[in-house]
Amino acid sequence: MSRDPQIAIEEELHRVVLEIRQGSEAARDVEVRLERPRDPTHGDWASNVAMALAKPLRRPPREIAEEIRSRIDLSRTGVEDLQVAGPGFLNFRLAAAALTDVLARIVTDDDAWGRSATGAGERILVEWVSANPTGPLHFGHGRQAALGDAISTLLQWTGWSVHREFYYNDAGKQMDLLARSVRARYQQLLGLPAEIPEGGYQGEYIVELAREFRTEVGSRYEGDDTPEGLDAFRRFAVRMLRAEQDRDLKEFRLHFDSFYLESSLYADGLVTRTIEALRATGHVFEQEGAIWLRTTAFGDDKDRVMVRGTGEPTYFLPDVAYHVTKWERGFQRAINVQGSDHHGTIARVRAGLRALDYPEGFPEWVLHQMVRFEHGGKEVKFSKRAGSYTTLRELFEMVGVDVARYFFLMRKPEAQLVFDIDMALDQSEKNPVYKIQYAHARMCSIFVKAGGAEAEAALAPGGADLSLLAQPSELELIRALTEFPDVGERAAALRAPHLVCEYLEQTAGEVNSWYHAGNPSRNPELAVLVPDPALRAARLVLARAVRVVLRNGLRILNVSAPVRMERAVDEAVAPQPG
RNA sequence: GCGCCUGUAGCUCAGCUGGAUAGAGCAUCGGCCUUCUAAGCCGAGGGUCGCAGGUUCGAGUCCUGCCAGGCGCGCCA
Repeated sequence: MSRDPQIAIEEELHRVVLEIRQGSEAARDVEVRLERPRDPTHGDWASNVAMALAKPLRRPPREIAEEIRSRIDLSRTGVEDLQVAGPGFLNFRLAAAALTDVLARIVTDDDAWGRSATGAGERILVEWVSANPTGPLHFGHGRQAALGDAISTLLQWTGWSVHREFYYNDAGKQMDLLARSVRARYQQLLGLPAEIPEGGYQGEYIVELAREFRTEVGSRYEGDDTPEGLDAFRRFAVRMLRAEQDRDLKEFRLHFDSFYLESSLYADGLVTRTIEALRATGHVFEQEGAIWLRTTAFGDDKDRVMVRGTGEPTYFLPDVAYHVTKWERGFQRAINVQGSDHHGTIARVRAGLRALDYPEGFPEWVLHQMVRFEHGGKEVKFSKRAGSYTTLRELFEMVGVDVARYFFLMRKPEAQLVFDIDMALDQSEKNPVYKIQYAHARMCSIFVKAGGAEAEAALAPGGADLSLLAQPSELELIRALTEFPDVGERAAALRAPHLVCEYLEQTAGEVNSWYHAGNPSRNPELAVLVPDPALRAARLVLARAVRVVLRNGLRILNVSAPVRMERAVDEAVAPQPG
C-alpha cells in the first residue's frame, strides 16, 4: 500500500519551504497546506505557499514557485506532474496509479473509510433538543433534533468520545402551569367549573391527558386544589409527555446517553452550591429585594437576577449549575445545540461561568435559525393549537424519517431553512435524498448482476487491474471518492453536517455520470459490466468503493442506505428466471 | 432603540476560513426511449455576489457605514 499522497506531498513541500526561507524570521508563520483546486485542470492538489512567501521574502511569487519546483523531490509521493500556474500556484497532478490505489484502500477499510483520530478520544458532551416536557415535539424541534445528532456522529467519526445528553426543564413555573392546565381539564370532565390558568396550555393533548388521568384515578381528585393534588397532576402529565417524547425521539432515530433533570439540580443541592460559589466571586449584590449577579462584568448587556424577591431562583441559576455539572462530570468540552430564539440566554450563562472561572470556550454554542415549511407553494404555519402539521411525528410520518432528517441537515445551521414539503414528498431524483439513495442502490445492484463469485474475485487483493479505469468520468468519480475523509474532517471541525449533504449530492451526480457515460443503452448496469472480464473486475471494485463512501456518508447523517429501492431496482434485483 | 444571524442565478441554497474563469439542485429551453431503470441521461441560457467605501499582489470571503429580512432584548423557560 502506498503512502497517502497528500501527506507525502505536504511533508516534502514543507522540507523545501524550510530550505528556501532559511534565515527569514518574517516567513516563519507561513504554513504549508494543500488544497483541492476547484478546476480539475489545475491538478489534484494545489498549494499557494509561494504566494504566501512572496511578501516576507520580498521575491516574486512565480520565482519562488519555480525554485520550489526545482528543489522538490516527488519520487515517493505519487505525483506525476508539477506545474507553476497563474500568479504562483503549484499544481500537483497524481499519477493514475496513485489515484486508483485509493480505491483498494477504500474497499479494504470499508466501514472505517473516512474516519479519523483527530479527537484523540477526548470526551465531549453534546446537549440538544432539551424540550420542556409540556407537550409533544413539534415541527420546529426537527432541525435541532437532526442537527445535534449529526454533529455528535461527526465528532465520533473524527475520534471524539461523545456523550449525548437531553436536558429536561422539569422544574419551575412552566411545570406548574402544565399541572394546573391538566387539573382544569380534569375538573371540567367531571362537570365542575374550572378555567385554564392564564398563560396555560390550551392544546387538545391536555384534554387527552386529563381523560387518561381520570381513567387511572377516577374521581379521587374531584374539586381538589391542594398542593399534594397538584403534584399528582404534575407527575402524571410529565410521565405521559416524556413517554410520548421518548417514542417520537426513538422513531426519529435519536439516541441519548443520558437525560438530565433540572429538578435533580435542586434535589442534589447544586443550585444552592452554585449560589454560594457565585457569592464568593464578589460579583453578587442585592437590590430591590432580589439577588443579582453582575454579569455586565463578563460581557452581558445588563445584570441578571439570580434569586427573585420571592426567594425562588430564576432559570439562570439552574442553567449555570447545570453547566457546572457538565464540567464536574469530566467534560472539558461541551456543545449546546439550540435554536437562535434562545441566543439571548447565552450571554448570561456564559457570564455566570466566566465568573466562576470556567474557560472562554466552555461550552460552545451551535445556534440554528428557524425553519419555514412550504407545502403547495404556501407557507404551513404551525401553532401550538391543534391543527394539521403540528407535531414532529406528523412530519416524519408524512415524508419519512430519512427525508425529514436530510432536509433539516442540508443547510448550514445559521441560515434560515425552507423545508419544501412538496420536494420532500417527491420520490424521483429531484429529491436529493432519493438521488443519493438511488445511486447507492444502483451500486448494489451491479453486484447482484455480476453474481457473487465474480464480485468476490474482483475484490480480492490484486483481483483487479485498476489502471483500466481510465475514462474521464471514472477518474473524476475516483477523485470525488478520495475527498471524503477531508469532508468529514472539515464538517466535524465546523460543526457543519450540511457539508456532508452537499458532498453526497455532488458525488451521487458523479456516480450518475459514470454510470451513464457513453452508454446509449437503457440498461447501464450491463453497459458498465462490459464483456471484457478485466475491465468488469475493475469496475466492480469502483462500484464497491462508491458504495462504501455513500453508505458511510449517509451513516453520518443517520439516513438509511437502502440496498434496494422500490420499483425499478426491486425489479432489476429480482432473481433471474432459470 | 440595542444585540445575534442572514442577504450570491427566476426559486432554494453551497462556496473548503483571502486565491485561478463564482457553483449545485429545482424551474425554463433544446436533444436523447420499439432489449430488461424516462423515477433516467446529455446540453444550453440565466449573476453590478444587497448598496457604498476601505484593507492588498488578489475580496463573495476581512474592516467601516448604510439598506432589507429573521430572531431576541422580563424577578417567563
